[in-house]
Amino acid sequence: MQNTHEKLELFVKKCKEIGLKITPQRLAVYEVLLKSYNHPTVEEIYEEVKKMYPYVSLATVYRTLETLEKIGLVKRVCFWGNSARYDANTSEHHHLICEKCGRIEDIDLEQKLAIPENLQGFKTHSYSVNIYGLCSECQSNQQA
Amino acid sequence: MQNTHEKLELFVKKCKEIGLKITPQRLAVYEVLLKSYNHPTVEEIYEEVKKMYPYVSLATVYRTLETLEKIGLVKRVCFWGNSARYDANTSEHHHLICEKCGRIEDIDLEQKLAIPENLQGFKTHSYSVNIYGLCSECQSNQQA
DNA sequence: ATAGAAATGATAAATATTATTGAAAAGTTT
DNA sequence: AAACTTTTCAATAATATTTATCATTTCTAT
Repeated sequence: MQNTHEKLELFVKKCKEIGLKITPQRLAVYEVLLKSYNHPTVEEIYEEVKKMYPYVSLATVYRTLETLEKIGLVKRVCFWGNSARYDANTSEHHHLICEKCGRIEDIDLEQKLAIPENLQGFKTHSYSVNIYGLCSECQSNQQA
Repeated sequence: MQNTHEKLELFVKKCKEIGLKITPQRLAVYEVLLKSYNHPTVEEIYEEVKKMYPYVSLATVYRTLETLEKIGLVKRVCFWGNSARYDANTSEHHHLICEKCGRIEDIDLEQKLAIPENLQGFKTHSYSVNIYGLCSECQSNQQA
């Protein structure tokens, strides 16, 4: 697992390779995502970025996230609710989802699935596991 | 695997149990979903229902799907794009997703994951696997 | 058949996302 | 450093998706 600093360097490197400019807004969006471990929505990322750049536009956040996804630095995830969420953890990992409150946590699974290269005509190349359940907070609330 | 008729009977039974009215619209929405194997969006379901009930309202379709999900007859799935999709297959199964065109197919996996009852404080109770790849059509198109 | 509860349809409102456009910033060449 | 080109930005408008409201209709149990 790389630290934030290394990830930011990788970001700079990738941008230069592809010919994208390294703007403060792009850095800010990526940094917010690196520091968050709860798969924020675009709106949440926007609110966070605004603390540093009050004049940033929501549309810029959308565009930046799209760009970051295109160059493979973030992933768009979509589990429930009506808004897209983003994740800066692009390494192989899975998700733990609370069915009550929607909290999403990353999880590493020891077990691996052996997925055939071909399935129903599909050429496969990756998989992800979503585990559903109740987070500790929601468990306590339910008892009350 | 139950057939459509059995599933509809189950629907009627469940509604009566819970005290939900069995309206033609509800039956139609559920039937459309039972007959479709492509995880349609709300809009697509709406268009299909309209063929039988031209005056049905989109809001009714939304509401009905919410109700059907609440009583456990359909599942809302969300993989890509900005709109929710629904699935009437509530038995344990997984999904095969084409990263190019977005096609989603159900798949049964022989392999099972042994998910611990407790993970990072979560009380787990189910999981689903998404396998990403390229469907046969998109493979052919790519070669051309 | 009727009363009461619940569901529907039409529409408005809210939320989420994308496209457009002109201006500003950064990069290049000289 | 100035002129020119290219890229990005913010603001707005436009579109798409979902939910709420409310008068009217339909369903169900009696």
